Amino acid sequence: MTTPRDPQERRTIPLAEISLPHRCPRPVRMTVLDRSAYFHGLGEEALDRIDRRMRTSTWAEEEAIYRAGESAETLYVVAEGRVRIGEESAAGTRTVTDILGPGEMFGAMSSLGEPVHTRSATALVNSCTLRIGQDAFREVLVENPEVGLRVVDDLAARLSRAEAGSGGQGAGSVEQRVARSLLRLGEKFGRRSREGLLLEVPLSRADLAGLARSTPESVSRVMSRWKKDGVVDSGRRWTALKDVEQLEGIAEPEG
Amino acid sequence: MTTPRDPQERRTIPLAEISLPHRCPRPVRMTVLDRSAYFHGLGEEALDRIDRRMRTSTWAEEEAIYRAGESAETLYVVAEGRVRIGEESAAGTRTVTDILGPGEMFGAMSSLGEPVHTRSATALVNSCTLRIGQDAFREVLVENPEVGLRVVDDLAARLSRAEAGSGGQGAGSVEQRVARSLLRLGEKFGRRSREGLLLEVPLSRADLAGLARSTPESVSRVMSRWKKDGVVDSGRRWTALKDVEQLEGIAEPEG
DNA sequence: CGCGCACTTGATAAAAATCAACTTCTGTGG
DNA sequence: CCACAGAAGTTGATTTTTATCAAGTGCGCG
Repeated sequence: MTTPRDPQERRTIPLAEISLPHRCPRPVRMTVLDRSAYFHGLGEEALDRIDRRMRTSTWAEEEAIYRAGESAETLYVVAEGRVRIGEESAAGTRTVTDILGPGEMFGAMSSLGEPVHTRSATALVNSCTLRIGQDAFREVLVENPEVGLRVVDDLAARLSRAEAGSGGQGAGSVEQRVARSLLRLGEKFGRRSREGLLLEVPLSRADLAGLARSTPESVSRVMSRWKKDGVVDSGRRWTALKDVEQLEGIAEPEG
Repeated sequence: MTTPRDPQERRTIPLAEISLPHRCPRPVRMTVLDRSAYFHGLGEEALDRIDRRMRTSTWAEEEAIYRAGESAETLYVVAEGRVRIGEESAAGTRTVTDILGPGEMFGAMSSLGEPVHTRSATALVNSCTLRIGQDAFREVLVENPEVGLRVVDDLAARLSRAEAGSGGQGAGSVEQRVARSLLRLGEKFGRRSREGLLLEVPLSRADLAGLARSTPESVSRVMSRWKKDGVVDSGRRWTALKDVEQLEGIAEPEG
């Protein structure tokens, strides 16, 4: 029934986890900051002043970083690992807004603050984050005016994507939404390998369904069809994109 | 079939349009700026310096302010009228991101810029806008640092709403999405009247369908049911919310 | 090597889009 | 001022899509 398979093919979840207990050493933190959208290229001295304002935290797999409804006073940067942003409705159905990797920011993005988080943040794997309070963040904005402009640009770009295109989804068939979700993850976490673009994130059907605003069953059907056609390959919590171009064709309304 | 009606009842589109040709006089512009999220309460002198950097434009009903794909170099503020932000797909189906009124901002929100607009902006009625280029806007940010913080907060709040809640919709039944869209418009454009909360915006079924990510027919069915139950009343391009509480009950997943 | 969880698959039901015909409102021109 | 034409809205029948419910199956960790 499934596609014929090379018996030698690797079948494990392709994500190196960090082990706990763990502390992000300073060089790692600096690299992460320099990789982030807000603090890139500021120079060692400025980065050092920022780094000293931040605190590190480590999180175990599936541990909650914060939950929707809690007061939002802290801005986070992913240092290592993967963080899932989303909401769990009472009935266990979850919607996933995004999955973040090193250098990406989340939490209280504003300088003064939304009063509460509107979504939850959960570590998908053992992860490490940096955090900074809003007061300290405002100090950073004052010391580095260019950061303010970047924050504005970043937020404007995110807003634009959330309202329209692939991130904020909403439009199109389930097939299109799943394709867009996978392509987005591919850009972020894809690693070229013999099997295609391997997504370095332990992505369950439920998570993918949450991203695509669908159900695990519907996603499974779509994936099965694509496996048969050689567009993707996947197993238990891993996914590889074998034919990105075809996926792009599926994702676009007209293409 | 429809609800019994007082023959005397008003049946016209409840929106006073400005007449063209028209120029926003300076007092109107100042009031609008002071009402906007970014420039509120800056004081007369600062507002004056900002006002002098802005240019006014007037737009006829259904005139395009800009279209998706054009380069994005200008930030707009609605001075008078109503502006629809959305996309038209090739097949004429349109999705509507939002409908804006006086004081609300749109266009190139970033200081440096998205290269192109991702959506179109159209005047729903005869309207007047203020505009400012990105260079001039950056000057304003430098002169008024507090504006930068407000921009960040505004964008963060919008992003949060777009990703989750009512603005960015996506979740729930058509009925829920329509209810949320109407409630949102009610907050913005509602005016208490004998008929309930009258939406001061010429809202067609197609526009409402665009907001709720549905179709005119499905929206019409929902509205018919609600009319029968006395929840809303509506006619050709006008809508009144007669029972806001019940609408809120419909909008929420769990009441 | 076996146990359980994630995934798959099938059958059914519900929701909403689509297609199509018809009604009603509005403003425009005779 | 009335009639008429076109736009806007309503309603019905049908199809498509997708969620839901319910068993299986097999992958991969211990």
